[in-house]
Parts: sequence; C-alpha cells; structure tokens
Amino acid sequence: MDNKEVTIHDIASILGIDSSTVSRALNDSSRVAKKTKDKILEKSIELGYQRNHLASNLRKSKTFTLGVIVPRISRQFFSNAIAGIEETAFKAGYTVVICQSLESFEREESIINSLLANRVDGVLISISMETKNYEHLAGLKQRNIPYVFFDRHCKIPENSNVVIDDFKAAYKAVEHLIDNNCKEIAHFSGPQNLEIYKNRFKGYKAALEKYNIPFREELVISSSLMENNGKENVIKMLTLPYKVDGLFCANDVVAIGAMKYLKEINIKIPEDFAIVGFSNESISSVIEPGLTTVNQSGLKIGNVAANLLIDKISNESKRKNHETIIVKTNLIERKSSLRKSDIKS
Amino acid sequence: MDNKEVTIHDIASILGIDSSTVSRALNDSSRVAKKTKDKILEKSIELGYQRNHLASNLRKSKTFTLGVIVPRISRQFFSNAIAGIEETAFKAGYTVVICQSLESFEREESIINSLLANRVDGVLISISMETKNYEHLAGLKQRNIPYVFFDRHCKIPENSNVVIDDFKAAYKAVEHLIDNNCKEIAHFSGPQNLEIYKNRFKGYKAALEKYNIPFREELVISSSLMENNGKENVIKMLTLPYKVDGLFCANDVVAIGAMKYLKEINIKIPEDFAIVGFSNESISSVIEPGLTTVNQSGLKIGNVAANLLIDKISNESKRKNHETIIVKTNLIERKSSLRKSDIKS
DNA sequence: CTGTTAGCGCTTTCAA
DNA sequence: TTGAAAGCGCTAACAG
Repeated sequence: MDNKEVTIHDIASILGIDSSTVSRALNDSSRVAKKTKDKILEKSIELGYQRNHLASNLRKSKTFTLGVIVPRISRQFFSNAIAGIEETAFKAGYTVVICQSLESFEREESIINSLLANRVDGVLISISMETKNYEHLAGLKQRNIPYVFFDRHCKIPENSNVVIDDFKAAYKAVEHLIDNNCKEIAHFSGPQNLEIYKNRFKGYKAALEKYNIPFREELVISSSLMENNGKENVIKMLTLPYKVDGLFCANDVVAIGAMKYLKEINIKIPEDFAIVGFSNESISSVIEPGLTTVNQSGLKIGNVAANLLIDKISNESKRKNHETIIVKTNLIERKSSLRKSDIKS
Repeated sequence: MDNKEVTIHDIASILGIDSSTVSRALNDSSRVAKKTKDKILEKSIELGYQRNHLASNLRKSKTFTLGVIVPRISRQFFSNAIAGIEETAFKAGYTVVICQSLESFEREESIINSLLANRVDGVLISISMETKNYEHLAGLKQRNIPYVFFDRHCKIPENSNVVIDDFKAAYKAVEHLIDNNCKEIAHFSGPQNLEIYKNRFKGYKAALEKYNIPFREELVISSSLMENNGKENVIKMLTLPYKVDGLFCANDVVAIGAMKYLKEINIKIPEDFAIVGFSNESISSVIEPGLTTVNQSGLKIGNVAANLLIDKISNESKRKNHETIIVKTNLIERKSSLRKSDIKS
C-alpha cells in the first residue's frame, strides 16, 4: 500500500522505450513522432502519471515560485491584489508565497532574505510605511531576481511599477467635490515617503488651482493609516478657522474613521459635508453610502503586476524593461452622495 | 558574473572533506565532530551558502507546501485566517498555496486535483457554499495527504476540524439580545448544508428556549451570504406579523447589508432594534457602532489549523488523530450597542 | 525521430 | 566520526 508515484521511467519501461522520449512527449516536444506521443500520453493518463515538479524544477533550476510582500494581508486592497496575483500566477504555473511586512522595515528586510533563501523566481512588493531606503533590495538585484512594485512603489527610476494614476484619480476626486459645490476642501493624506500619497496630494493641489480655489496648507492633514487617524484628523480639521465642506481622503481606512466620527458628531454626509475617498471593489460595498470612492482596482493591479513579473522572469535577457504600468480606475458614486440636485433646487 | 550558487560540494572541496559530511553538519547531525561542524558552519556562512530546498525536498520527497482552499480570499474572515496560516506555516518552514473556490463545488474539485499534482504535503480547507458531498476529497485520502477543515467544516466524523464553538457563541449572542430587553428576535441564517450555520441556528433556538421566548419558524430567514441578502432578509422580516426588536445575524456580510438597509428606512440601531452578528478582528472596526459582534478569531483559527495540519504531516504514523479543536471567541460590544441603560432608566 | 549519458544538489545507506 | 556511492525524477546535450 506504499503509494509509490508513477514516474516517466515506469511509463518508459512498460512501453519499451527510453524515459527521455517520455519526457519529451510529456513536454509536447516536436521532436517525437505523433504515434509515440499518443501512445505515451495515453499510458500516462492510464497510470495516473503526474509530473514531479521538484525534480523538474531542480533540473531547470527554477522554483516557479513568486514572493509577494505586502504590509498587511487583511487590508481589503491587499487581499484583492493578492487574489489577482494568485489568479494570474496560478494560470502560469507559479506558486505564490505571501508575506506581511506589517509596516516594518526590519521585517521587510528579513522577509526578502528568507525569500532569497527560498530561491523565489521573482518578487512582487508593496513597500511598508517605514521604508525610506531600498538597500534591502540589493540582494535581489545582485542575484538577478526580478521584482515589481505595485501600489506602494518607490521613487527609484529604474524599477518596474504597477500603479493607478494617483495624480489623475486625485484630481478627478477633488473635481467631483468642486462639482458638488464644495468651497473649502480638506485633504487627509498619508505618509509622504510613499509616492502614492505624494501624487494624490499633487492631484488635489492641481484641481484646486485649476478651479481657482485657494490652497491652504493647514487643510492638508497627513497621518498614519489607521482608522483612529480619521477621527483625529477630523478633530484637527474642525479647529481650523475655515468652514470646511468637503474632504478628499487619500486612504480608505482613514476615510472610514473620519466618516464614523463625523456621524457621531452629527455632521450630515453628504449634505453638509461631502467626502471622496480611495477605496476598492470590495470595501466600497462595506462603506456607508455618502462616500464617493475612487476604485483602487486591487484585483486588476494584482493581475497586471503578476503578469509583468512573470514576463520579466521568462524574458530575462530580452529586454531590461523598467516600465511603469498604469491601471485604470474609475469613480464610484453612491447615489446619496450627489449634492448637485440640492444645489440646483 | 553568472551567479552560480554555493553548494555543499564547494564547501567540501575547499575544506578537503566530503560533501556528505557537510550535509550532516548543516543538518546538525550528532554524528559529526564538533570541531568539523564548527569549521563547516563557519565556511558556509563565509561563502553565503543557502540550502537548495528543491534538491533537499526532492531527495526527501516532501514539498513543504500546504494547500489552502477558501471560498474567497477577500472576505475579511478568510484573509485573517490566511494571515494566521501563513504565519504559522512560515515559522515551520512551509510555503502556502492559496486557492479560491469562489463558492463553486466544481472549482473546489479542480483545485484539489491541482494541489494533488503539485504534491502539497497537506491541505487546509473551508468548504464552499455549494459543497454538499465530499467525494472530491477522495484523492487526498487515497494519496494519504492529510487535510484539516477550518471554519466551514463538514459533518463527516472522522475528519479534523478547527472551529469556534458556534453553538455557544450563538447562544451567548442571543442571550445578549435578551439581556438587552429584546422580546422578538429574528435570525438571519446561512446555507444549511454548512455545519456552522446549522450550529448557530441551534444556539439561537436554545437561548430562546432557555429564556422562555417562543420560537417562531418565520423569524428564521436563511439566505446566501451576499450583502444584498441582508436587505432582502430585512424586507422579508418586516412583512411578518410580529414587532421584531432584535436580530441575531449569523454572517458578517449579511449583517452589514441588513444594518445599512435598516438605517436607510430610519430604524434606530440599537435603540429600536438591536443586532448581534458574527464578525472578526478587522471587520469589527469597520462595522458601524451599534452592532455587537461575536469575534470569529480568524487569525487564531488560521494559526491553530496550520499547526494541527503540520503536526499531522510530521507524525503521519503516530496517531490517526481526528480531533476537533475549538478556538475561543468573545463578544465585542460597541459602546452604543448597550440598551441596558435605556431600560434601567 | 529516438536512445545514451550525465547531472541538477542534496540525503542516506553502507562501509571503513 | 567520516567517506564512498547511489539515487530522488527529471531534462538536455549529444550522438546516432
């Protein structure tokens, strides 16, 4: 009853041919006669043969494994992105190892070392809040292991990134608020070492400029990305000597915290106060109506990023591609978030 | 510049010893002199040696990979559970392959086959809504690959499960509603082929009985697990000829849908209508105040389940353990969900 | 088109 | 305590 697995040698000896021919047939090589190939395929199915990837990979010295590093898997955006990565990777025969940096640079570093030890074929990474230099990536570079940033990329030019157009999305978001008659618009931003928050801030600023709304330094409140920061930011905002009636929030979790607190203190959303936040497929359904969101397209980013990485792995030599791919986003308006009608009447 | 990796042979030849000795030393075998061992360890560090797991695993015919099958990774509970699984697996040197059944039996089946083909060492599974028989697990059994159910387990007795005490948790939840002066308590349940929803239903019933509250068949509304089911269920509930003032909701997403709709139609929570739902660490912070939740402990369930599975893999022969581990839960009350004070005054 | 041969890097008898 | 040797299952020259 010892479940010995079927090998190509079993098939070969039964058929009275060599195992190398079986190997070729099973890899659909053109250098084996159709007749033999059919015979081999048939027999392999009959015996329930399944390739031993360990042996195959050892021989090819490839692991067919991708490392993925995210700050926290339970964040909606990242779990969506991971779903996308898994999907694409799986189709291409890759396995995915998921690691959480938990926003710690140190952990990020040790994860990279461990992925290196596991000889992953490539790495997808969304950097932690703490990550301000990129020396911990040296090992990857040195070993010639391709890596792709997604969402939280970094500013080094010769890297590959998969992102949304944060600038444009932010611009549109703020434009939407202006459209809805907001006159004094605050911005809750994230850590400024992360490019995405920088760019969202720039988009905010650009939209104000375009519509001749004065930019006020104090209305830009940067914080960490926890829910309670939403409340803290609102409190800070309310002490300012402006009648703020709109908010562009660059982070979903902070937006939720802000909304909750605003409701708690009986500020009507969106009638008295309109909000646009970043968010994604799943969470947008969890968020209260009243919040218009920029779809972060986690799933799609995951798909695209995995695709790009696998492409890099396969075409190692062909092109040293340092591309940045921009995944499209769209604005999702909850019905009750439109203030236009109020204004018209 | 061709990055040839350091092997045990490199170390051996430099030191003028045999590679088998190096192997033994690196595996901390007792059958190698301390002096030689130290020498080898030192040299291996100096050269930056890293074991090639492919080769090692091939030799040992183990993959050190666990398959995980969940309905949907982006569900908060499952992303938490996965985080827990990853954490535990990683520590034990295992890699995790995550697959989504997307609530489809067919997909679940093909995933299992693919995991089989990938020769995973064990499988963790939370079954899909559609799964009503377990024939697709035959392959695992046949190949002697251990598997553990978590959360959504099945009713076959000789399996290992990691769950929360759904009955007790439900009982406590309903008791909490009764404590808060609810007289007519509805129950939104899930697919009855899933044991967890059956047990939660039983807990609901038992609590009513204990407190001499009449059980009404019509107040139990089963549905699928989408957010819109929450709204649908509320509508159904409101047509009933009872003044329902409490709800025990067995699924987090449905609970959210229900709450949103209740607010939409201006029913005050929890003043007019109290709700207790199942939920977990992360989502509980996203949910509106007013909802008391039973913590589903996704992270912990993941930890425990992975631990159990790895244990099974390692001690294959020792004990044919068909244990069910029950992970503790607790009731999380949002401040504003307490009605007791209202009642007292 | 097919067979021969060698070897990926490691572990594990067996023998010394 | 160490070495020699074999082999996990597969692939890829090379030869025929």
